[in-house]
Amino acid sequence: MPDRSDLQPAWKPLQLSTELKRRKRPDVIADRIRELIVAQGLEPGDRIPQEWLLPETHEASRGTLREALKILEFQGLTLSKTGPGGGVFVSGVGADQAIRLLDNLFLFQPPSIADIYSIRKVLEPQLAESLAGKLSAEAFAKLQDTIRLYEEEPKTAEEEYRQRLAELDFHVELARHAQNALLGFNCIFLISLLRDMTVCREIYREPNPALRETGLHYQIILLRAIKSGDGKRAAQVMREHMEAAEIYMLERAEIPQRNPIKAIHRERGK
Amino acid sequence: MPDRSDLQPAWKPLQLSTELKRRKRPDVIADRIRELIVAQGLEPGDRIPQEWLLPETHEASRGTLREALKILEFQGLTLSKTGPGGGVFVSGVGADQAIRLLDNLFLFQPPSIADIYSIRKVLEPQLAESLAGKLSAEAFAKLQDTIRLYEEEPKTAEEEYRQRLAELDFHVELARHAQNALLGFNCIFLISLLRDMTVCREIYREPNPALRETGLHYQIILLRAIKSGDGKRAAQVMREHMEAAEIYMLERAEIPQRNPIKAIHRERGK
DNA sequence: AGATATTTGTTCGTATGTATT
DNA sequence: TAATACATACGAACAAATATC
Repeated sequence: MPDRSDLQPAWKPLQLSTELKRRKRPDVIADRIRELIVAQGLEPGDRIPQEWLLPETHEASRGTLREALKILEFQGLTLSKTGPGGGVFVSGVGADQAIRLLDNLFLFQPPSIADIYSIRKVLEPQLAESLAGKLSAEAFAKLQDTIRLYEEEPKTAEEEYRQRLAELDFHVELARHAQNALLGFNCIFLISLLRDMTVCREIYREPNPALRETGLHYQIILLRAIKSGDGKRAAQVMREHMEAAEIYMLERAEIPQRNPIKAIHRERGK
Repeated sequence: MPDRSDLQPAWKPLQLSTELKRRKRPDVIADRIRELIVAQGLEPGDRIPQEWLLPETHEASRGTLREALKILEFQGLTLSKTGPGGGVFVSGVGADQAIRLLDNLFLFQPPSIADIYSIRKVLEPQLAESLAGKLSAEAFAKLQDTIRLYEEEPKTAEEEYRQRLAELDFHVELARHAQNALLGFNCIFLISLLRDMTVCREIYREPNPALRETGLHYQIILLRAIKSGDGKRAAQVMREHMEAAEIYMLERAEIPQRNPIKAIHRERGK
């Protein structure tokens, strides 16, 4: 063991304003850096100046500073790149990333299917309406591709399940193109809740050709309405689609429901 | 139909996720512990068995284990108490806490006032309707108390501002009592966005006796409708309230808007 | 009331790993 | 391959909180 008797006192408790005295140092540093980012108008992709990240700037050790950076990265505000020319960069926060932060929110008091659909019923039509006449050709192509995944009758329960997920993906894809990012985020969040509920997982495994058929039907005329720029009609179609889906889900959910959310081991990397 | 193919993606679909193949040890440990919590059916308030938290259980050092715990705590899933009989406890995640996790989401592409109100206009009435006849006496008392904060005409700009915040608190208080926790969360989230937008902060500072008056008016008849159990009327009143507020905010927001979100230095502690 | 034991929290320095140029 | 710059993990020491005697 090295002799540490000549070492200076581990860290001098630097003066913090009384109000902030109780706050942990990494948190304080993280906030300082975030403040700098906003104040200096840095935007996603910009590199954070090294001076801001120097240990001596904050009178803390490398480890403590690293903690601070970890907080920012966890919040999705920064990302670090290694190697020469690397460093810490400001990063936009993706919807998917943000939703993962909410994984635990409803872990112990999960919303019911009715809860989710009561909101979807009003938001999805609004989304559809707002998209009318605004989708690019590429967006349409992507949506068509998604639909194609469940055009054919499923053979196995697994396939049934995958098709249902693809149906949800259709709605996610729509939401991605929302001008109103807040609306898009909300829709995606609701869908991700549905996806993770085991009740739904079970329901999705059951075959139901009729629903698939009508779902497909709705989505095709929905796309047509959006393409033609008929917002009111798009909203109406989506509303009917949601109502039909809700009725179906509620009927099936009569089956006993167990521990409802499985947001646990979602794959982190790509 | 205009060609919108060059339209900016409303937000980054998923910003170049740097492929994190190798999962970090604290993350792995955090996931293991979370899995244990769910698998063993632990609920908020339960203490996490020490064995799960021992360094040797996970073959890691104390520091690494601490990192794992920090992740869980940051996500709001656990909280720790020091001292004998202390330890790490499972904790429910509060709405406020969850919203803080989303602080950075719209930092660089903030939603507009119109974006927020287009959603509030449909969700708040639904909330009001769902509360009809369901509020306890205590809840009413608390709401009345909040209203009292802006009954009197404000004298200064500061007071004006505080009153506006209290008006928002009124809606938060309503949302807190939602049966549909998801709906409540959504409403609170929207309000917190409003609260943090500097555009709004500026607008809120401007005196507007007429709006205050009508807002007060709406909220009083809203409470009456809720108390009497008249859901339809409550929804209608809320809808009108939202529409009036939106018109006012949009008018005022014509003023140039700058760096819009100030979610930076929010107080962390109680 | 006060000392003590228990349990978690904070920070440090260092050694080693990993990705990029 | 070498150099660069960040990442990960460890172990040690000390601080803070709190129940119990």
